[in-house]
Amino acid sequence: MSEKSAQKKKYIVETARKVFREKGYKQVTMKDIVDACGISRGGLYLYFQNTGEVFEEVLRLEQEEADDVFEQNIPKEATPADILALFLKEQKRELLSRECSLNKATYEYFFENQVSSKENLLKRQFEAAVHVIEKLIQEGTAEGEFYCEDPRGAARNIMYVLEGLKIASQTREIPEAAVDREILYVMQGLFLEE
Amino acid sequence: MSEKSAQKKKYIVETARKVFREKGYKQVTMKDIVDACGISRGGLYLYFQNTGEVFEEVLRLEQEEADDVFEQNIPKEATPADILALFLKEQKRELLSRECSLNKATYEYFFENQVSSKENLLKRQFEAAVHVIEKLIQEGTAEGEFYCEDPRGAARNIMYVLEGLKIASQTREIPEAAVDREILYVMQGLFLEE
Amino acid sequence: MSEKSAQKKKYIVETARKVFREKGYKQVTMKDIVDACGISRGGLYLYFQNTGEVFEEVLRLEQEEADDVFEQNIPKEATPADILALFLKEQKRELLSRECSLNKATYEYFFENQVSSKENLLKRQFEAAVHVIEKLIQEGTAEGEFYCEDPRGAARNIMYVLEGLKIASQTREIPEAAVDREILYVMQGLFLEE
Amino acid sequence: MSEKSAQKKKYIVETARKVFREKGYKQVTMKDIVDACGISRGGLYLYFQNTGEVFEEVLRLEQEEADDVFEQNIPKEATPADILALFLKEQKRELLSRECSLNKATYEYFFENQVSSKENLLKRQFEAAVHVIEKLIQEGTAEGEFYCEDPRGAARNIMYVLEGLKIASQTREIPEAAVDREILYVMQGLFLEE
DNA sequence: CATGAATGAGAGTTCATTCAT
DNA sequence: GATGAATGAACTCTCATTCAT
Repeated sequence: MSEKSAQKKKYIVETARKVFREKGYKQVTMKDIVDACGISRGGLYLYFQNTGEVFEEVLRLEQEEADDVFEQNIPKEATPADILALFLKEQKRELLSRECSLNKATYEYFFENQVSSKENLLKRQFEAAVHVIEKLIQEGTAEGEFYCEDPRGAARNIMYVLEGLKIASQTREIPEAAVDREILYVMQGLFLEE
Repeated sequence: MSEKSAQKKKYIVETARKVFREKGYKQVTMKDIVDACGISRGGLYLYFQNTGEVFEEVLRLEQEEADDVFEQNIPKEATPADILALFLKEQKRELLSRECSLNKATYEYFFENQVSSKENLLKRQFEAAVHVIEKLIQEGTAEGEFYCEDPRGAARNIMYVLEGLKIASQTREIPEAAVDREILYVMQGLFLEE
Repeated sequence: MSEKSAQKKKYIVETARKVFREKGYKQVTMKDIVDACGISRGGLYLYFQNTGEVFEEVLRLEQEEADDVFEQNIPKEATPADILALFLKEQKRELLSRECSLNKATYEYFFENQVSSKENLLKRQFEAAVHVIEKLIQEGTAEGEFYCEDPRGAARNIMYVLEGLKIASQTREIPEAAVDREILYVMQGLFLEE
Repeated sequence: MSEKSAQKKKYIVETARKVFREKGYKQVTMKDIVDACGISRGGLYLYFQNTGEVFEEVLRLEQEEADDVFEQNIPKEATPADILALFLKEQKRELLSRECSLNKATYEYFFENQVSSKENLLKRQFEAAVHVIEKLIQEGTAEGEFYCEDPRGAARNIMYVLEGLKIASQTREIPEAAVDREILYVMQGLFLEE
């Protein structure tokens, strides 16, 4: 029953996601997942050999959903600056939602699993985001909304700042104002740079 | 003999440091430290109750040494830009030395130990660094070496980029060139801003 | 399979009982029970979290059996004096069987676990016995077999003497004759009191 | 320095006594005693090889003091009944002072150390007390204060009741009134028995 | 005599993983 | 497929006991 199997697998992944959000990655045991899912120990092993495999699936799911959500929220008449602002706002929301984001778990997972360059999800996501932002800056510059001589450099700078904010928010208390300040700073760099 | 005790404690901390560098924080057990030190199980418990206590001591040691090293390396006739470059170079070295830096262990430790704002070492270090960089930028601007309208904002931006680079280098392979590129980007922002 | 589980739990309890009889309560470790049962360390923890939980179950089992045994042994045509004598004889047997009674373990358990008044098994057992003896004395007095002005006081006196004998037999060698003598003494108090 | 040695030994015993009162016997470790005494680990081992040896000394000390105290408190003109009442009152005080009596520790000690009949302190104390009470009852009977046909039996009965009360008070909550009731009951047996 | 650092055996506990049903 | 009892390795932590100083 491949159909039923796939559904059960999906159910496990979705349930496990909640667990990873709450407890991070390393902390989570097979038992935690089993308990959360209300299935049998052996049942879980039928689909996944260890927490790592579960988490990889969670990551995949997470990414799919994230892509969907972002694209749906872009208004049609949005300018590049609007879209960038929207993106940064979304990132801010995400990085401040400490307890219910997968950030910590994700970092923990990649600490332990030094995934080789090509397949590294984190890297791919980062580069995809850089690419999108670069395009936005280019468009914005073309339209006169932004001024920027090195769109790629600026895009990368923005992404590293976001990454810095993300890890900061996971390892120490960081006020919302601090995040706003940093976002404002990088956005201003795109306007003022007169 | 408090003298001998202190020496042994220091020996444990220094040996444990190597272990934490290699394996991170969560991975390390009391047994790992015991084995690395070549002492008895009970012997370790004489000095530390758990890996957390050992690691806190390691962090303290690390910080002391870091402060010493940096200050010693500043040439007398260095300009603010020289010093900032030196600082960034040191940071680059540190963040690229994956296997033998404490970064991963430190992040793992603070994932688990949500230290309250005031005493959070990471936060204190971050803010201290921001302060130093801000001063350098102010001096550099006064001396005409830099041009910067928001020294504090620039300093923070630099530090968040560094933090982003740090976590990036721990969770995915990051080429030296990428680090250089980011450092160059932020430095240029201080010069060109014409 | 809850059926199988229940059987295994019972097996553990019955095996552990022997261990507690031999070694008392505090002395017994989880490993002792594991070894005696021939099961795995983890296997025991599946059913009980600590020796205390095992012992509580042992006590429960013990009590059930004790109740059964006593009731079955009362002949139909027995007079109150007969029944009381039977009860005392049973108590005597119990308190003299040092090595194979749970007395020591029970005392040790209640030394450590100051169970609140209401749920205290020892107290409940004591009071139940007092009640039974009181009834017997009342019946015996009504039938002219005994003479007693304070049946409840006499019942309590008997039970405290038994308790004293019990602890005495556990902490020092006590000859059978001494027990007989005490039992005789309290029985005579019920007859002679002319 | 035999003089100094003896003093230190005594100091240890007196300090350890407090520890045993609080924690019982089995619970107490050499470390507990060392800490309470403020001496070195090795220092304790110079005088005692294990907690058992310390406790034996504590018992000896306890007994000496008990004898002294009791004899000093007997008024000159006291009748046998007065003295017996005094003795029972003292026993009552002792057995109700749960937390600060050595009873629990003593029972625990004799659970573990099955001392052979002759040297068993508990037995000797019990028999000494029986003897004293017997004498009192005899005197009291001779003087017409008591009526008792079997002074030895009565004395033993009293002592076993006391023993029963003692263990009861250690293993379950026992109200003062219950003790009074039992004491009254045995005393009345000596008077009324008309 | 006295100290207290050091040892190592052993108790408690958890968890990934297997396997008969 | 699915179950969950069972296993045993591994980890944490404590304590009696020793021994160099």
